[in-house]
Amino acid sequence: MLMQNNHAFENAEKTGEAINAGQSLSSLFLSSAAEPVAAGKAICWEGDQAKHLFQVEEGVVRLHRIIGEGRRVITAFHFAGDLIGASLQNDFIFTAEAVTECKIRRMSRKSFHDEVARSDALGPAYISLLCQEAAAAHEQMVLLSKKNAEERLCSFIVKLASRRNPRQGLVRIPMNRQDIADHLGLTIETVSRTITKLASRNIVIPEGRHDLRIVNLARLKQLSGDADDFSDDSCHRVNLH
Amino acid sequence: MLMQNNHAFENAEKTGEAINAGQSLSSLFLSSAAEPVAAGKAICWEGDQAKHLFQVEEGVVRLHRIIGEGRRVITAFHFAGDLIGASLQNDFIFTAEAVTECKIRRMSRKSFHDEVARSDALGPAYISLLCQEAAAAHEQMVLLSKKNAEERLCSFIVKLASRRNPRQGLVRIPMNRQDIADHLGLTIETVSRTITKLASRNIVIPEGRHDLRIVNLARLKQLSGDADDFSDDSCHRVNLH
DNA sequence: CGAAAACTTGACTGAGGTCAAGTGGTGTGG
DNA sequence: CCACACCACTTGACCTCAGTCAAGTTTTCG
Repeated sequence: MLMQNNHAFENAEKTGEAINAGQSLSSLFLSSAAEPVAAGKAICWEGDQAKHLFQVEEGVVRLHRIIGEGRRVITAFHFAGDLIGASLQNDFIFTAEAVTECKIRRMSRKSFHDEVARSDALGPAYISLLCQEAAAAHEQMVLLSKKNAEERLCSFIVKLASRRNPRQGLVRIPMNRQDIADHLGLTIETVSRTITKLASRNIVIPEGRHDLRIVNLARLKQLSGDADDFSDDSCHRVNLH
Repeated sequence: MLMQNNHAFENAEKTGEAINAGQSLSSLFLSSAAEPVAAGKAICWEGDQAKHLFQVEEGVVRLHRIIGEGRRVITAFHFAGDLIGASLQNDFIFTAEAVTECKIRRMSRKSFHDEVARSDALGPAYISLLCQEAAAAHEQMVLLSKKNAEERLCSFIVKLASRRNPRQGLVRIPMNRQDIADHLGLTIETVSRTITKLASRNIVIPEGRHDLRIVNLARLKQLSGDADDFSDDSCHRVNLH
């Protein structure tokens, strides 16, 4: 399927154009060294001047904001190939931290914009990337606004599963429960309970803390509440008409 | 303050650059006629091919998505001067409807992109607009993820108030309670009750359905939960119950 | 003026949050 | 290799904020 993704958590379906967009922008970062970042370490801080863009060469990164009293919102996760900071103007509006051990490349905002301005291909690629991010943000707003705990978890798992995963049916969950909770607007306990419930219905099987075996992907998609799909309950969309 | 805004619900603080960005893009639409749209009527539909961009010449527009069983999410409101559809690639991912009687200009996506490509100034303006939309989406995710009903309402009112409003202290609320509820991830009853509660504490005074007198803007900002504000409760948080 | 729509208010409910144990896997030092 | 401790996670009991349902009230409009 996809060898490289521009932005974490996009819809699985991408136009060939969009994929190329990410690849061509990523190539700008190849001239800089891949810096190792230990799990849990920050890559940039909310409020700092956004002098650089980053590219995730390897590993998983979380973007978050803290609003008083330790309320943390993880607005996105970024995976290998993704760019961080493309949609910024002046300052970082999020803190980026390594979820796992990472390799990160960086590039100054100025030279990034210079390169984009210089090339005919890069401008549209950049705009395409920003549009994809907007679509992802849109999707997340719907999730946070109207979905219940089960729908949120199922949406999340389906998205993870739609990334290229090594073994069929086994999805890697690189982040811990607290990260998932803060991304889905839930608590750690609710995440835990909901996974347990899905497991008891034999929809997924947890294999250790960081892997999930997907038993019934169709059901998972159905439960993710992205309606307009099979509105009549049972899943015989197959033999209609 | 601002004569024109590019995107609904941005932070009030904008760089001069950003304002110019919106203005220069807006000028592209001047060659097309301003079409009147009656309140409640749709301007474009989710799922349709996004062949046009729109500019709000006059009035207020809501963007929404419906996810099964009549769950509606209003992802944004757009006001005079704002562009609609800038962040789209192929299809509309929202339905746009007039909240009030509107005047709308349109422009084909193709000629919009041609014009942007042709001009040196328009490319950065376009990118700037997309970044502002990203920041707004970010903000909304935080609201939906971590704020309670009162904080949501206060955030909403503060944003409305930060737009240029004719009379000092009197904020126009063009949309109805259901629209507010669907934008803030609440129900109509909770919106109503929360406004009543703010009124009883003499923070705002409702003047009819569509106007609010702001009695205590500082308190309103404080209650909007965007922390990092005055964490030491200087503002007599103490002797209220 | 009457009817319908928009909004408010009240009583009750429930999904998910909070608080508090309990469990299990992992890493470290002996 | 085990013992211990620690941390991430799970589970249970209880609570609360906002949702639901049902009147009631006000505004709008034909």
